Parts: sequence; structure tokens; C-alpha cells
Amino acid sequence: MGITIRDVAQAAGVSTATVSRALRGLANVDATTRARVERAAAELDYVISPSASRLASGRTGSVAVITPHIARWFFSTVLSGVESTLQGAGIDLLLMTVSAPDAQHRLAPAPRLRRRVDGVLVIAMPPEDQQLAEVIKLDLPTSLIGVSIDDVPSVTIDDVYAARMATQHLINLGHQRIGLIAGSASRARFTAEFDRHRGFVDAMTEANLPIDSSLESLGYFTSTGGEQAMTAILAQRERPTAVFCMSDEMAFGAMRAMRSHGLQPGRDISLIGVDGHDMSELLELTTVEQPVHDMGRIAAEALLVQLNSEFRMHADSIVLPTRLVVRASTAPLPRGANS
Amino acid sequence: MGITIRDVAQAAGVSTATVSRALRGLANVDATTRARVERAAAELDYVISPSASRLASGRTGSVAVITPHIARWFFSTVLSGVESTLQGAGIDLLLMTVSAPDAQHRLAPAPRLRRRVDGVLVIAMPPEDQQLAEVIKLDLPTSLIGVSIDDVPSVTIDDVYAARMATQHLINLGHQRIGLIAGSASRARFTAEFDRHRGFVDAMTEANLPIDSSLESLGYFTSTGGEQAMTAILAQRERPTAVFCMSDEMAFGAMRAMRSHGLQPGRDISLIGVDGHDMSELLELTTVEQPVHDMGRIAAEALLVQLNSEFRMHADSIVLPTRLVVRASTAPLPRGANS
DNA sequence: TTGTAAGCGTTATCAA
DNA sequence: TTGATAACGCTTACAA
Repeated sequence: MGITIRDVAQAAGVSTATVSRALRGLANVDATTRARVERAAAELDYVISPSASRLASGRTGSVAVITPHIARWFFSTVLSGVESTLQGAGIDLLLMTVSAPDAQHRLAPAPRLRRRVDGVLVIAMPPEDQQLAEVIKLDLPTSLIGVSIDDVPSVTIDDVYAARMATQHLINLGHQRIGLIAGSASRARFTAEFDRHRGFVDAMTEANLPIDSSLESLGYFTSTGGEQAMTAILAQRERPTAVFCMSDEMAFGAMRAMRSHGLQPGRDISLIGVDGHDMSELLELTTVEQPVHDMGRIAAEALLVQLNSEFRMHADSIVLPTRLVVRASTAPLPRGANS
Repeated sequence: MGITIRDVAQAAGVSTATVSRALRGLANVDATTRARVERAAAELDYVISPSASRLASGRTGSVAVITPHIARWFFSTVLSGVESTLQGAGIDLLLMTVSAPDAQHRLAPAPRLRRRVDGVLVIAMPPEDQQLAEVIKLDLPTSLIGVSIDDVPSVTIDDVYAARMATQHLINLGHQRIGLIAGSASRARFTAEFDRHRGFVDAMTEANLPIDSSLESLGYFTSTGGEQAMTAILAQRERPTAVFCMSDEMAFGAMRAMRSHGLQPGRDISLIGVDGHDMSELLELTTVEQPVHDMGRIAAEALLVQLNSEFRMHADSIVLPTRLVVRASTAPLPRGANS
């Protein structure tokens, strides 16, 4: 039923080898021959069979993207950056999610990768994750997004610096009682949680400000989590005058908790996030923007380089810049409010 | 370098044919033999070569998802539903985006599909789109999500009804001057834009309310678009007392425009959306929720059925229910405000 | 520059 | 229930 390379060869009056070479744009093909082959292929409406090509060549022409979430802002935004790059290179994008390590319902990603893809992109999986370890052990060209691990290429921001910048912004506004809504209990270095916590602590320490653990709460990087975390913080005897949220989505939740208490972000308590979420501008949230789409794009580009170079290159980790965007959710501390 | 089926056959003392049958769980294999084969495969850490299998069998074991957007709430949420179903079935998910018909930078999806996937899922592409037509012409098992076309299976909501329900809610609250923020100029039937416009008109007409075209504006399904649309509406001499937004994201933008004018949703102007966006609860937006994740899941399930049945089934279009969720953004019209 | 032909690793047909 | 073996459609030495 399908047109094969033999049909094209016959139509063009050449061998299948020549058709193969001509259609892939290899060098050693006479211009006239190539033109003839291309015309024949077009006339026959020939499409190469990827399976046959993959089997013969050993290359799959596809890359897997492994992510813990699809429908969350950060992840889908990274994914869109990845997709545009891969599509431009004519590489197939295989999308796979990984479940929490405990949920055994889903298949582990590593076995599904073998013999199936030329490379792997991993979005924001914790470095100590067992499934991630298995993926890396496959020794495929890999690059990580949002976290970094020794000897594996990665694209990240400087999370310590981002958190420090956010916290410093609050300090510069005169705030001294500063709360923290963290993602999850910080575990390993080079995760967003850990590094952002570190940046927060660094900034506070440098400014000789006390860190009050009763003003720290976990929001699990979701808005409902952020809402609960803020609610807990607001229940403290002495409320903070400002709160650093490790993500914008948690800050959105925090905003809602404030509203429930009749408080207004910026006026009553300053709120700052990290991300540059689409909704931040709408909600007038001050935030430290990270170039999320670019992170995906650049990681994909780096992976393509790995795929196309004969030799395995040294793993370089690319760190992209962040920037503070000030909006109405942060404001100077009214004079005397702290003393 | 790779372990092949021959190695397993040798280790198990059977033929490659038997290994193939045993490992795929086919019926005619002795239990003992199968066990022996499975052990051999496990010991050798054998992984089947998908390319070889595909070439020999003609099945690719993969499905393409075609979408105009990745990083937008509706699309990424559908995608996550699709993904979980396909992953559960062991089917590879190939993700491709389509650009606007005019942008010729990217490859058209149809050629990339041929010989590459067993089926296609298309998320919310306009029925009259040329690229969609080409995809359908491939005659692969296909199912559409969010729009419907004759003779192609689809999963949608009843957009007319959803819009009617939203509008009726406003009418029930006593509103009479009701504005509309539409997605884009409604073109073909069975698009969200067209049908939601129809539902709006139906409800208004039934209630004998006038439709004032100066209170209609386009928001292009984005929040910034919604903001501009609402700004335009607020510039009218006689403002509406309520506005129906065809999507939650546009309603978010409308909320912002209201805030800029010192207006509060629900108190000054009632606002209702369609979607059930993650942020709607946070922003207290009344909305008509559609089961977006389920739409993806169910479309994928329907596609799997198509793939596994010998015969091409009649195309059935599945319509999922929506539900009105009332929040603070809509409120009864104060007495006398309209008269 | 082009052609010949041997794989690539499965599946599927047909016999046994 | 199992085994031989011919596809499947392409790539790639190697030869010409």
C-alpha cells in the first residue's frame, strides 16, 4: 500500500542507495540526479518510513521530555520552549510524566526510554529522585532543566541569588519581620527549595535580621498550599510585615488568604514571589522573573548539540539571569511600624 | 552492543519466534516456555527494539497530539489528561504544535504524521483550518477535543448550553444590560466562539433583552485581550451591569480592567466566565466549569478503542456536562439600578 | 558519483 | 505449541 524507496528509485532510474542519499541531502550526489530523485519522490508522494530508517541507522530522531507535571505553569512553559526548538530541528518529542516515587501505578520512565530516543530532557525532578538516577544511568545524552547534578548538563537559574534578590528587595523597603512560604522541606542542594531557602537566609543574615521559624510555612508550590501556609502565618501573634514566597503560585494563594483576613497585599503585608507567572502582572505581584520558556529552548538546543557531535562533550551547566519586577504587592514599610 | 531477540532465544533454548510470542503475551505459548523466556529476557536485561518491531508489525505504538498551544491552561490541562491515559496503555505520545495558518516557519503537521503514528488527537483547532483538513485527510484514527466536525469522533462540551447557562445566571440575578467579551469573531459552527455566542444570544432573546453590540468586544481568549476588551466596554456611555466572558482568562483580564477603573467584580459589575480555570477559585470568579482534564482522558480512551478494534467504528461525538459554579464575581442587581 | 548487497531486529506465515 | 524463514523499508560499507 505504501510507496517505498524502491518505487522512487525505479521512477527516478537510480538505485535505492542514491535515493536515500539524495533525499537526506548528503554531499556526494550529482545535482541533476538529486533533482530527479526529488521530483520522483514528490510525484509519488513518498514519505520515508521512520521505523525502517531508525532500524537501519540506529538513530531514532526523537527526544523524550520527562516531567513530573504537565498542567502547571512552569512545566508547560518549559515544555513549549522545548517543543519549538525540537520541532525546528525536525526531532520528534516524546512526552512522559513521572509520578511521585511512591506511586507505583505508572511505569518507570527509564525502561521506556531505552532504544527509543536519542536523548532526554528532564524538567525539575529532584536530584535525589530514584527514577531520575535510573534515567541518568542509561547514559543517553541528557540535559536537566531547573535543577542541576554534577556531570550532567543543565539549564537553571541561580536560585540562591534569586531568593536573595527577592528578600533583599523586602529589606530595602524597610521590612524586618519577614516571613517565608517555602515549596517543600528543602532536601538536596541544587533544588529550587534548598537554594531559595539558602538565599533567603543569606539575605536576612547579612542584614542582621532574625529568622523567626514561626513565620515559615510550606506551600508545596501550589496556590492552595500557599493559601494554607499564609493562613498559618497570619495566625501567629506577631504577623510579619512582608513574606517571601518561593513561587508566584504560592503567592497567589497567599494573596487570597490575606484577602480573607481583610488584608491587602502591599498595603498591609508585602508579598514577593519567584517565577514571572502569566498571572502575576494581572494580580500585581512583585516577583523575580525567570526566563522559563528560554530555559526549555536552551536546554533543547544544548541537547541537539550533544546529539550532533561525535564526541561526548563536557557537561556544562548553563545559568540564566533573573530579574526583579516590582509591582503593587510590595511597598515600603510605613514608618514606625516595626519599632 | 544491544541484546537482541536472538540472544534471548539462545539463552532460553527456543526460537526467536517463540520469544516474540512469549514476550508479547500471545496465547499459544506453553506456560513453562513462557516462564523460561521471561527469565532469560530479564537476566539479559533485554529490551525490545521499537523500530524493528514497528517495521515488522506495521504498528507504531504511538499517538500524536496536535495542539495550537502548549503553555495555556486549557491546552496543557487537556494534554495532561491525554498523557495519563496513553501512558497507562503503554502508547508513546508525540507532541506537535501547529502554528497559525499564515506563519509558514513551522512544518505542517500532516506530513510529519504519516507512517509515524497510529492515531491522532487534535486539541481545539478551528474546524475550517487547512492544516486540520490535511490531518483528517490522512484518514488515521483521529479524535478531536473541544471542537467537532462531521464524521470525526470528538469530545466536547455543549458550548451553546454552557453560554446560555452563564447568561441565564446573569439574567436570573436581575441583570438586563449584559455585555459580552467574545474570543474571536465567530466563524464556523461547532467552535467554542460560535456556539458560545449563539448561547448568549439565545438566552438574551428568550428573556426579551436587547443585545447591544456596543457592549460586545473581542478578547482573543487571553487575559490581556480580556483586559482590553473590558476597557473598551467600560468606555461606553452606558456601561453594562454584567458581562459574560467566553473564557475565564479573559474574565481575569476584565477583572483587572475593572480594578483600574475602581470597580469591583460582583459589586459594581457582575462577571462570569467559562472554563473552571485553576485561578478562578482564587479570584472568586463565577464560571461554567468544563471537565477539561476528563476531555483529554476520554478522547484518548476513545482513540485507543479505535486503534484496537478491527473495524472502523462510526464516529461518535461525546458531549460532556458542564456546571455552574457561583462565586463572588456575580451578584444580584441592586434594586432599581436598571430602571 | 553511483550501484550492489548485507545488514538492522522484529513479526508473521507456513509447516511441522 | 514451536520452529524456519521470508518479509518489513531503509542505511551503509564496499565496489565499481
